[in-house]
Amino acid sequence: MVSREEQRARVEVALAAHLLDHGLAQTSLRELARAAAVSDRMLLYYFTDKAEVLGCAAQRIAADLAGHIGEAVGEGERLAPLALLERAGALVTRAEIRPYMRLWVQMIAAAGRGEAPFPAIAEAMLAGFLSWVEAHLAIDEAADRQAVAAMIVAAVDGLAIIDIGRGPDLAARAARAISHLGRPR
Amino acid sequence: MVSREEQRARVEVALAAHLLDHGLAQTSLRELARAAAVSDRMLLYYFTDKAEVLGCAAQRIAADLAGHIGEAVGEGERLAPLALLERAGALVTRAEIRPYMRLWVQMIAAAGRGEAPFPAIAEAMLAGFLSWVEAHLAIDEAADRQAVAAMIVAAVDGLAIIDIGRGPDLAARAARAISHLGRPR
DNA sequence: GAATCCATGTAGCAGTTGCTACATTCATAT
DNA sequence: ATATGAATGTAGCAACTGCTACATGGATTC
Repeated sequence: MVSREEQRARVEVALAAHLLDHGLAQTSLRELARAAAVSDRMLLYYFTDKAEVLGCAAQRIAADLAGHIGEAVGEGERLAPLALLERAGALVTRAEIRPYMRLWVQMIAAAGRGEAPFPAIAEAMLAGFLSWVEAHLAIDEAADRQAVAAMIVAAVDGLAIIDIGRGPDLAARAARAISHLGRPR
Repeated sequence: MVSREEQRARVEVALAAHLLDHGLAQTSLRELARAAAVSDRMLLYYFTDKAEVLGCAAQRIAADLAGHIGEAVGEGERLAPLALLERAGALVTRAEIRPYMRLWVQMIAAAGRGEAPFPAIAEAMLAGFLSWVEAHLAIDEAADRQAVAAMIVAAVDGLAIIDIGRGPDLAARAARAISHLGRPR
């Protein structure tokens, strides 16, 4: 026998991997249980209900993603908007990050449909993205900084939409085209 | 009695309105039928299956959206990347367009999950967006133009994600911050 | 007026869903 | 050794899903 806490942790890891692989497509309790190699009965013993199952897995995923993103820009370093956007765009189109972004779009959509527990998760993750960008943005006026940060987050999130709809190649080329944005003509 | 074709058309209109209002959240046949004020039995008489129901409604929605977008930039007019992005951003954050963009994110996510009929619909809609932007982009080299167009589409689509996660205010402010992007410092 | 066919209603089936009641095993504490 | 409680298994319920079989209305055609 293994303690409930240990199992919870192991299951969370397995579910996080499964979600990154398959998205939110196959997320019935029975399918999640199979992915975690436990019975569906046990899933609801480790967690109180399906929302908590998904919530914990999503939280772990968010932490992993935050870890990856944290390495991207040196601490305390601040960049001009387009430079930061370029950096972020290059980051999220990397092969290791792409699955996170694909999943992120599905989570936001689920949040838009009011599907528990995603509204809360999406809000927290988006807040994390926004504050990370704000912290690396060389803009003095706070209101401007927030708005520009939101635009930068929007742009890199949009790359995930291109990725889903047209594949990683165009998304990567679009990310590299960020430097063209500023050029007149 | 009313002809099947007439009913189909009427139902499509009602369903389009329902989808714009409620997103892809309540889309069981019974709920769609109620929204269209017919019996679920009849829905499957007018259309062959659920995928066709949603497909036809989505197609109508796409056409409406294309109509709205068409008015945004004068025919033949071509703009620099940031200028076009600014125009597009202002457009998609307008109150009448916002529901379309919210729904669009949900459709792309459904496509990412392989949920029929959305992969095909999403691909077609995205292709439409991309070619519209390309057609108004003042860039000579075709490869560059395509990549920059993808980046612009990504940016405005991302605004819909901000809208879903944080509400229309921040999304609108982000859109207005596009002009800040180019400024150094 | 009989035949035919399109439009609509009723009822329900088989599969999947989240979740639960109940039984059982196993480890530890006394 | 026995009691207690935690961990796991079995079976199944009630709701909802997409879809269908079957019956009936009502108009049109001959």
